[in-house]
Amino acid sequence: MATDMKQVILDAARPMVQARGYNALSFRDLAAAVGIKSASIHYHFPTKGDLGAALARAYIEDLVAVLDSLPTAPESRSETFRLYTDIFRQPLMRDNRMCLCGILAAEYRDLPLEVQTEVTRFADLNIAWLTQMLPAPADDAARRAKALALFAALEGAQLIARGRGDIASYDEAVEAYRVVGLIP
Amino acid sequence: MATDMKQVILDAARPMVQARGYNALSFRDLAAAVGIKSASIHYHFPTKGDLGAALARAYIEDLVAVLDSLPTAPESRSETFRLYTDIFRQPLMRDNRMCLCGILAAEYRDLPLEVQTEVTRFADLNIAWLTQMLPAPADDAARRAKALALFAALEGAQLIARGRGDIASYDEAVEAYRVVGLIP
DNA sequence: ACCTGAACACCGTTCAAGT
DNA sequence: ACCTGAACACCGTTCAAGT
Repeated sequence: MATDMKQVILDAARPMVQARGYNALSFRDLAAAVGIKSASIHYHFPTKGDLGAALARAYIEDLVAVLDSLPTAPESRSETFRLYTDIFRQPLMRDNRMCLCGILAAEYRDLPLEVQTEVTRFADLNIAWLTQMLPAPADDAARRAKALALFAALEGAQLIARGRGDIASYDEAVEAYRVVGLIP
Repeated sequence: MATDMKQVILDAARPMVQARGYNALSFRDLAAAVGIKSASIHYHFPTKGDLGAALARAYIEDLVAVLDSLPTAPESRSETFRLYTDIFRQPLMRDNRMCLCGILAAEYRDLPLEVQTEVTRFADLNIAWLTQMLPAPADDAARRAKALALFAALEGAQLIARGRGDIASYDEAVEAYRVVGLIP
């Protein structure tokens, strides 16, 4: 069972980026955390951009797995959305971290192109899933707008709650979105 | 009319941080932009934290001025909120930048304490203003929750729209918030 | 009062050298 | 195949030295 160093590096780097961002991630700190030298990180990920893109790709894969596991029946819609809003609640509980792609979105203009691509893909995935899960009534454009609005609102609620170091703020915001009907 | 170098530095630094964040701000780049050496920046702002806090404080002062200039009569509420949502639209139009305190919120855990304080103050100010401007019906707690939810939603809409390099996404999200009644 | 060059310990990156 | 030390140009910061 040869432990894959590539995977070990990714596993160590993810929480670091979720806590402090891509810019603040240090190859030397990361190397120390996994017990090798910083130059060795470059053997597995030639540039910081390669590492960032790999992190985002793995994060997206995990998201897809979670979304695929959610119930799709219209009867369980409110339960499905409760589980969905929990996705953005979890990093806050894990030492006040953020969604990986949420914090990367803030650093967007500073990211290498290959990382930007993945960040956009993460948003697209969420919006596509939400568009398909939102109740039927409205026309397609309005449903997509609502999906975008809800995804943005949840990322924003996480961002603000984190700044306040207070998960209750996230819950309050989510409840308010439910009350007005932004969340079914 | 002795131009105040302190002010010149702040004016040059603000758009840089709004574009790329606090971590990405370089004293050497900033110094070059204002025509002095990086060591001289430290004469005006001893540490990067001092500069960051001063930036946030000036930004907050500007916000207060704008909020004070908005109409308060209940009859002009929808116009007032149109002007308010425009505040978060403007940086997107200025070369796809972000709200200073929005991007700082993402970097929150990496910020010096004195900068964190100002970021929180910015959010508190917005939430307090929104709480007072939102229609009366609900009880105080629900109104405050809705204020927090709306502020978070707008910061989130800005974050996501910026990642997509598409102001129309911001407008779409804001319109969706209006349709569901999150914005009066 | 304001600015500077030089030094410090950091950063990502490169590369020749080791096993 | 994987790791390393040393070097490179960057970073914020300090400080003695200039005007």
